[in-house]
Amino acid sequence: MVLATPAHSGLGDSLSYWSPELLQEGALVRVPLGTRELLGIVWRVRLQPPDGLVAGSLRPVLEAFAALPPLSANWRALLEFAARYYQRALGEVALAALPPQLRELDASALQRRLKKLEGVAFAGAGEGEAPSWAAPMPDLSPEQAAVLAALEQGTQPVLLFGATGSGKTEVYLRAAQTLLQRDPQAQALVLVPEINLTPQLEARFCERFGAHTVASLHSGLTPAQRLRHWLAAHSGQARIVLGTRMAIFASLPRLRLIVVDEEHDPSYKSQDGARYSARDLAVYRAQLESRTARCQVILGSATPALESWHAAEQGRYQRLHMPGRIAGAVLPRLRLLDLNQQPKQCLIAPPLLAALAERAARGEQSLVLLNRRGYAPVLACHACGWKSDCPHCSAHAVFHKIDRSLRCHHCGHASRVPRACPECGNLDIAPVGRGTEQVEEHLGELLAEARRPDGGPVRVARLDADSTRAKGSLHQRLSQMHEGEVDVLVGTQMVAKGHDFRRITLVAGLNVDSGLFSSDYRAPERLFALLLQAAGRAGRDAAFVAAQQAAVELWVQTWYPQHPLFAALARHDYPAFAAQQLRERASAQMPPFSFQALLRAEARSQATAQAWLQAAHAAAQAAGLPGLAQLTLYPPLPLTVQRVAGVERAQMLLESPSRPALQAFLNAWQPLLHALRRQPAGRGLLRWAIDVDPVSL
DNA sequence: AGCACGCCGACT
DNA sequence: GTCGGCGTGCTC
Repeated sequence: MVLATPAHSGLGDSLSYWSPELLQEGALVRVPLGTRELLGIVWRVRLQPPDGLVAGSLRPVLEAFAALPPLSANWRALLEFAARYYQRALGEVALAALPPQLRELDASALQRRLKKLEGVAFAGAGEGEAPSWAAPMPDLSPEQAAVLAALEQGTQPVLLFGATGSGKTEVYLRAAQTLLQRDPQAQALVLVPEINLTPQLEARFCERFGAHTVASLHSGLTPAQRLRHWLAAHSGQARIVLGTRMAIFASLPRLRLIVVDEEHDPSYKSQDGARYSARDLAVYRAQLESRTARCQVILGSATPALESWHAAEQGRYQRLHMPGRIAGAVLPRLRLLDLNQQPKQCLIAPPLLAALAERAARGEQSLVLLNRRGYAPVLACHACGWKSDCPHCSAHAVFHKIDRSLRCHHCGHASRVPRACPECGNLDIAPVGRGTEQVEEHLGELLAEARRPDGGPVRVARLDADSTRAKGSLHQRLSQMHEGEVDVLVGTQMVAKGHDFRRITLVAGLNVDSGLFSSDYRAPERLFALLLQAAGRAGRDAAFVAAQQAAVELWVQTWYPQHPLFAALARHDYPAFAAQQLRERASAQMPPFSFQALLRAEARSQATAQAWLQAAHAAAQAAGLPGLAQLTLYPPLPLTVQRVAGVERAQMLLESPSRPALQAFLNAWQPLLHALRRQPAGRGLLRWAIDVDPVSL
């Protein structure tokens, strides 16, 4: 029996119970544990109690959820793999994969839910209309048709390398459609990186397949919805399941297709609890399912993760290419703005400003990208050097002018902006640096003289986590954009993702240089992906562009216009960029040419955290753990933001050219780490965790 | 992790 | 005399 017992509880991965009747493996049950009653999953049925336990001493299973079909062997194998690979307790991972409400219901309450569910549509506000295979479908481009034909043949994971606007979504829809028509019970799973992207995808799938066929799984659902959609997937009623990374663990008894859209997106890597990669698990899951029946996995991106690209180069993935945008839509031309040639301290260089005004005057829209929320990243006193630091974190509190607050983006701590410098009383405290609020404000002022075609003033709006906090406000912003009520949209990377604007002809990236020289070796990859994805928002409507005779452009402000990243970006040449990055990674023996894991520690003091990591290292060496010979353990280091909410954080990087060696080592290390916590070295340690295949160091 | 038991300080 | 602080220990 597998229960939600944390690894450090001193209990093994599974506990044994006694049942008078024969249970099915994968069945859900309620069992006693101590004084509590917990939801459990029957993992193995035995006729004899395991070693060390006596039949008479076992506590009984309280009840079985007989109305629910058991979780499949493939599902259980997936969770076993995920728990082992990401170094977490099986019970924790498996139970976290179930809808939380299931834990609160008893068998009869669940049965009532199941009754209610029959014949109900789950996605959106669908009417439960008949399957609409006959719904009008767009014609396929030759590229799309070729990809779909290739998909029929392949047995490997497919990397669908398609330019933004090349019509990848239509490929997913057709692939799902072919599958669903051929096999009346088959199910497809479609993953998207962000919850914001689910509604529009859901709309497209519902339109094609009918709402009663489509279920979604993400953290934005209410507990009741989440249970309903999960049950729909588990029972096979839902043929298509859409969701964020958590949906990779959905129970899908007839899973035959998995799509991971924007597969390069770091959101697929979980950053809390079990730090799994939904993309990597998708590949594993498809392989697992294929043991019983063909299950295809498609990873789609215009800028694949270097790991995926490398796998395709090696022939482990089949690469399918869709280079062209559909219906003649054009790719934007790169315009580099050399900040060395521009007035000092300018937020938006004059030529860019002029270009924005020009577009607005012609009734075209622009997108301005700046990856910093708030008005300014920090307030500073010019007299004494005081800075608006967060009292609980080793980070600046960000100045938000709208409500005159200082807010820490790490711990959420907020305070009023002081009237004068708290250190020296000087009244001259000023914002340093710039955020989206400031860009929005300045653009409003700078474009005050500019006019739209109807003679009205140019309208600037902002789209970031702050402006979309209220429910429905994101949707509102997006529809304002669609209606043409906004001429210039300023925002964080949120604006770059997926939204299908029709009238954008200019995209500008303001503050991109940090991505060129970051200590994080993945920064260039992320920057390239972000800029290309943002550029993809422009020129999507060929007819509009032609009618306007518009020049579709991506402007980038930089101090380093000679940087090779821009040369590849100018040609929209991801393969060249990837090749160059992979050469660097290979020569430095970095992923994907090596495999990494992090041991993270949190404590009240940095010294305690680091001492524990050091002790963990020493314990591994003393025990002579397997794989150690093929491993490099780097010295403990504080995290970039070393203190968050009063907690000091440190980490130790592990690297190996061999994934099996790294895995063998981690598996042997984990019990040592649990034990170490009880010892003097573990005193004062708040938490620790292993992050396998970390995406940010 | 929960949730008990358990043994010492300020309240009715 | 009780309520409740969180230290230690157990859960098939």
